[in-house]
Amino acid sequence: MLPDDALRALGDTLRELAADLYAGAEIDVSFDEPRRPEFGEFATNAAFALVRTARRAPQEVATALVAGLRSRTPRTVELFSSIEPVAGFINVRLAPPIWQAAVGAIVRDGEAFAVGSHRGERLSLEFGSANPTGPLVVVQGRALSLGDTLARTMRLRGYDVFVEWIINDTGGQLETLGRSVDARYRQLENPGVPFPDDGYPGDYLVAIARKLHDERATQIATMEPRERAAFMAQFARDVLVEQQWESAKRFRVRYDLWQSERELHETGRIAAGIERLKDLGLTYEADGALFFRATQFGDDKDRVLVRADGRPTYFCTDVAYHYEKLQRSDRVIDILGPDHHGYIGRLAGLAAALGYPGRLEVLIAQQVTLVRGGEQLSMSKRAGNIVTLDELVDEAGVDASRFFFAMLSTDSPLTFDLDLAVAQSNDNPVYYVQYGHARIASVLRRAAAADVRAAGSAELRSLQHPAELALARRLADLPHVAQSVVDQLAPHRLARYAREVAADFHQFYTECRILDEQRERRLARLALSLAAQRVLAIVLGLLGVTAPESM
RNA sequence: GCGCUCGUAGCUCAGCUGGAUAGAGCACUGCCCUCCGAAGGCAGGGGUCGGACGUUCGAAUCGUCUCGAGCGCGCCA
Repeated sequence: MLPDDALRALGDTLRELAADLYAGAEIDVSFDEPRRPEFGEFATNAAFALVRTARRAPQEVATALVAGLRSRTPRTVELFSSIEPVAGFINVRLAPPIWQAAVGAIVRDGEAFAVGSHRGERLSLEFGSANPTGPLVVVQGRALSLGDTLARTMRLRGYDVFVEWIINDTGGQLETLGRSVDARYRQLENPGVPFPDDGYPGDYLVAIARKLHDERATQIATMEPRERAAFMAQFARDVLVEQQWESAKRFRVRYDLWQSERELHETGRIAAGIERLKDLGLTYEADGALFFRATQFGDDKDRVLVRADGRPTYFCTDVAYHYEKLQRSDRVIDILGPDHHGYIGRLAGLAAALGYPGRLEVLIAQQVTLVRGGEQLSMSKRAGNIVTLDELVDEAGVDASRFFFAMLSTDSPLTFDLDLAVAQSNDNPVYYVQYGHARIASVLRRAAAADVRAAGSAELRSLQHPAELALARRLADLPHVAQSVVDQLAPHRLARYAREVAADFHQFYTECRILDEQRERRLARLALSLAAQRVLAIVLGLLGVTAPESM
């Protein structure tokens, strides 16, 4: 019997009791972890929900419920080492065999212990999407880290996840890109050629110009100016998208689809989205342009879909692409950059307009500030001194970068301390967790191979020490933590949980000997250590961080 | 002016969709290796949860107002 089963049994009985004692009262019984350990491992506030129908004080109700439990289902009560009514709450503690069974299950099932049943729910996740006009920058790294961790956790919990990236390869920015590259190209021969004021200033375009010169010079020489800029834009777009793709891959992020926006136009899918809004009567024409009645859905003004000159707006692409995603998903999630706050309401309104209210959620990956030597690094796209994701990874590594990005709630602006990220000290949370994993690996290496997975339920019975049970409780929590990450779109909980698992292991390790205990206890503690290692490996895996055997 | 996100310990932040005396890390102080990895553990001080009203048996959490911070408000993308 596992912890969840025991709690479910107790909850069911409490629900029945409530109905019997208080004339058909219907309540939801749920257990959560009290803040203070002396209030038990779990507590339910079920009695509070009954005070009105019962016309009794909460504590009186709680006492009656507990008394009822003892007489009605003594077998269920035996699964608990204590069930106490305190100040209206019912505080419970599971009997050690339940926790011991959880340890056994983790050792036996490994990752399957944390896996959720396949539920056929389709989730669409979009993050990182960038203009193909330059390399990925640090804030996109944060979106990649959060998004990929969410995707991995969702897959673990049994959802059908589709991860997509949209390449904004239409519109004025491509034209600007073309002029920028063209200027760099000309500058190769004549450094005096002026660079456009609105051009993309980074050095990376110089490299692309040089590549063009090496590979396509004769072809370019024959081109008309307009054709030439378009050609260069396309060439640069392809190179930059390829680079972005490589950066994401290096960052251990996996996508199912890189969707070209231009392709959406060319295959008529943008038009389909507009037709949908027209059919719904949510558009009108004014000043030669086609408007969407956004104000009907909470926006402060109606939005243009198609300009007077016939060109669709960026918002128009949003309409069409989200319409497509909404049709094929039960839940659509966008992770956007910090300059997209205004989109939360607009996209929610869009989803409602299209007939899918509440199905589209927007997460904002807040700003990232880099700090080195206590000094803030200035980053400005205009000045061209951006820090790219690749540069960050060069310096801090993928592990530290991904962990740091995932550490805080998406809502929270993040200060990334480069010195801390590379520090091999206990200040560094990544190393703290990885050290836990490596430390366990070291113990397991020293143990006799035959002992490592030898513990059965007989041996596991010796797990009684408070530090052992505390660790077991923490490990058993993994499925709930993973599920809450999905439900609340809160990947940072995994980083937090990883620290807690490591901390509980370190404490157990300090207080309990393992290898030089007699057989039964040795096997049990090895099993507990192995379970902790498995859980750490799973969580680090979800975070995209390696779990080293030694360090 | 409008909108979004936030305001919790000296610093950086959690607080699981209202619950019991508000937590963690860092920093600071003091302890713990004849012993499986001290990159570790233990103990201590430190907070009117920005402020005010309201809803509730019960509010850091919900609502209104207010102060403060960041970001956004193009027929740009």
